[in-house]
Amino acid sequence: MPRSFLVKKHLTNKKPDYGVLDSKKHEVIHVESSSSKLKIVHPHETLFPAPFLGNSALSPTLRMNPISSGICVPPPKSAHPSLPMDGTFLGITYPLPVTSSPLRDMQPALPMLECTKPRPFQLSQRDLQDNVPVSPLGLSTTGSSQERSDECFDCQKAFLTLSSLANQRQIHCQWRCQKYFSCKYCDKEYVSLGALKMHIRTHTLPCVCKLCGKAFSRPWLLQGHIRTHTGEKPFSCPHCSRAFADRSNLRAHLQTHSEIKKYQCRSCFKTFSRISLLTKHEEAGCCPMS
DNA sequence: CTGGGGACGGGGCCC
DNA sequence: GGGGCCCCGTCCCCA
Repeated sequence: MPRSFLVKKHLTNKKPDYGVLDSKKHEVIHVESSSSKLKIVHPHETLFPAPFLGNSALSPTLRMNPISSGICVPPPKSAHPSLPMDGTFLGITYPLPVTSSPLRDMQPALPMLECTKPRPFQLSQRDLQDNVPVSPLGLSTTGSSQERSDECFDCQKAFLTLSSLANQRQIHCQWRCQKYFSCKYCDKEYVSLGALKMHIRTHTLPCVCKLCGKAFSRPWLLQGHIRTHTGEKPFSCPHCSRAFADRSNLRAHLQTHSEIKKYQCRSCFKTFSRISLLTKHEEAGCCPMS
């Protein structure tokens, strides 16, 4: 029975019950589906979408308004590339397959959800090749009967005219991308001052361990570090006698009690508790990429 | 080489 | 707005 420990609780008790772990599969789908609404965009990958009906079809205000631009989210430092949002991650088989959603399917035409930096207008390769008209505000004007041409991607509200739809999109853009805050220590930018302040702490490291002098960005990180000095291990495994100082480590340990691990090889179906183990397994040649 | 533990980082959410 | 907490993840080390 697959167990899902990496489940985000929604409006429930904040203290996870690690003893009740067998009925969470549906929540995994929920998390991944939810996360699919956000996409990390590498600055070099972003192209301001081609204006629909040609650039001249837009008002100068609409074309030049910096509000129509967004926030640049730098790529993660992870050694692993960012996970694709369709739930497929190379050879990984998730506990339950993630089905596509209309929102996810629309992502290629959701430039404003991706919140990119301001860029001059230019036609994307896709536009040039396929002649797919896409507005700078995320309006798809494709004429397929299956694809709505008058629906706002954000609120799914239908509009009779493209101009009214453009206005609606701009409202979302103003709300979402009105301003952003840049880190003075690096090139990261954030949509809120609070997020920026939180990030700056990773540079200033204001929490210093009195025992060894090691500095941390947040108090609870320091608390966790202090446990390495005191030996305190408040997170106990309900299945064995082991205890851990770090909740994440307990979570990883709980995987060892599961017969079916979180990550599965799509070739031999062997499961692994960690993605790194699956990666090593694949690199060893079990699942040659074809 | 594999599997697991220890330590830690960072973004997001909630109070 | 700030702090605490959660989730997710990485890196390193060791048996």
